Amino acid sequence: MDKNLKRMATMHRMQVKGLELFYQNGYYNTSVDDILKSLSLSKGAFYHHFQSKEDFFISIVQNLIVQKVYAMLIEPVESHEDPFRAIEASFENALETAVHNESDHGFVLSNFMTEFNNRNAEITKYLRDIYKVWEVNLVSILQKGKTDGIVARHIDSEAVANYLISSFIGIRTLMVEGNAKVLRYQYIQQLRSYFKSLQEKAMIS
Amino acid sequence: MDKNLKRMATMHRMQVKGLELFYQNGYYNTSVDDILKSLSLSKGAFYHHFQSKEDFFISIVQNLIVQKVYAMLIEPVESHEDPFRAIEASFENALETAVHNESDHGFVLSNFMTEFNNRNAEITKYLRDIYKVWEVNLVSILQKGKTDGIVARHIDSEAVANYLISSFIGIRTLMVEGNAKVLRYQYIQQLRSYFKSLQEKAMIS
DNA sequence: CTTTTTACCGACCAAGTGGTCGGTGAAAAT
DNA sequence: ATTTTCACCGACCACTTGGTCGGTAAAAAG
Repeated sequence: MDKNLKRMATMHRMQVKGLELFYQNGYYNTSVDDILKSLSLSKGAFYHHFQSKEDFFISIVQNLIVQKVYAMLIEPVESHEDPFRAIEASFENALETAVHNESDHGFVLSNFMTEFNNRNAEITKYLRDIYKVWEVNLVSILQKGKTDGIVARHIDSEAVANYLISSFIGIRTLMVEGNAKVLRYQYIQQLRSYFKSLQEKAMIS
Repeated sequence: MDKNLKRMATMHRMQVKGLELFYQNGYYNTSVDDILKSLSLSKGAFYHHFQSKEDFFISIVQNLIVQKVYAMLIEPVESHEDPFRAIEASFENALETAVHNESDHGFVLSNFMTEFNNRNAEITKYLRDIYKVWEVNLVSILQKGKTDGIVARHIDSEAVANYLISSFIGIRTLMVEGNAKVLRYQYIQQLRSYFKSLQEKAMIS
């Protein structure tokens, strides 16, 4: 069974490096050879493990990106009491990695979504599915917030979820042009202001 | 002078088609030949008018994108009285074109920014400059709103401007995966809610 | 010990890529 | 009427792309 272990290890190395380079340079602008060269592996190794570049990318989405999105954007939000604080904390945390120029995976998602839109329907489908999970998770925690009397009952949870995701993707895009630290600070500040408009007002009626 | 006219006409045709294809397929994923084929022009024509693919793209940015951003996102906002309504109207309008699957140019900007980030510093610079104009314009209309007693004095106009741009870019990215009409409606709804939290409260003190 | 399996190698291929360059013909300048 | 200019042509070039395929060596199975 030693062979199977080696197989897995090599595949994993390829996937990790692949994600790194795809994220940095884009999918279409990163060649299979680029990845192979930086790992000192050969074409033969690549096509022995993966059917095609596309198949390879899909395996990255399903093995790496899904996991990270869950770990950073889904699970931390579920556990919390106050939905506003929970969301704020997870966004702040995700943007912290952005400041250090790492690839937070909410942004990875939006990057690839943009790149594959109108170009590769199958990959787009996989990416959309992950998004959907994020969105559904936000909706359900907002709904819970309503029953707990924290979130105003009249708000449209789906609309809020989409607005939150939008602003996150957007600020992340802006951050690539530099100034990430300031943008993150300003963003969280405005996020709080927005949340205020969604709060159940304990005083009224 | 007939010749000069012809020159301009051909260059313009190339630029318009170039923007269309670059927007659809991405810059790196669109070949010069693709553009030429769909215009029934030759390589010779292209390199007679433009020094390189990069030079060509920069001419598109400066001739087409700048103009559209001004026309859609800058000028309409300046003329208005109430900054909130002004911004809302311009965003709503820009998103309307998105619903019809056309390329609103705020989004074009963010698309290209993402694609060229870390790949082409010069083009990134040109794109960033246009962004900056949009941002500065939003800031100045917000500041004016403060003196007019519409916008709350304590808000950080720059932070608000960036938050607005973020959410716009983000919703625009989400719209590509379909459902554009619903997303637009939800977005405007949440934008209003956010604006409420920025309003000067005439009642208090 | 022999055979089979399999992870990995690297030369090779067809189909592009951005870019060059010597032309051509019609309009403009002389 | 002649020359010059110039918009446009298309064969060509070096290079890169994703992908193939016959091979090798070492581990696993027999």
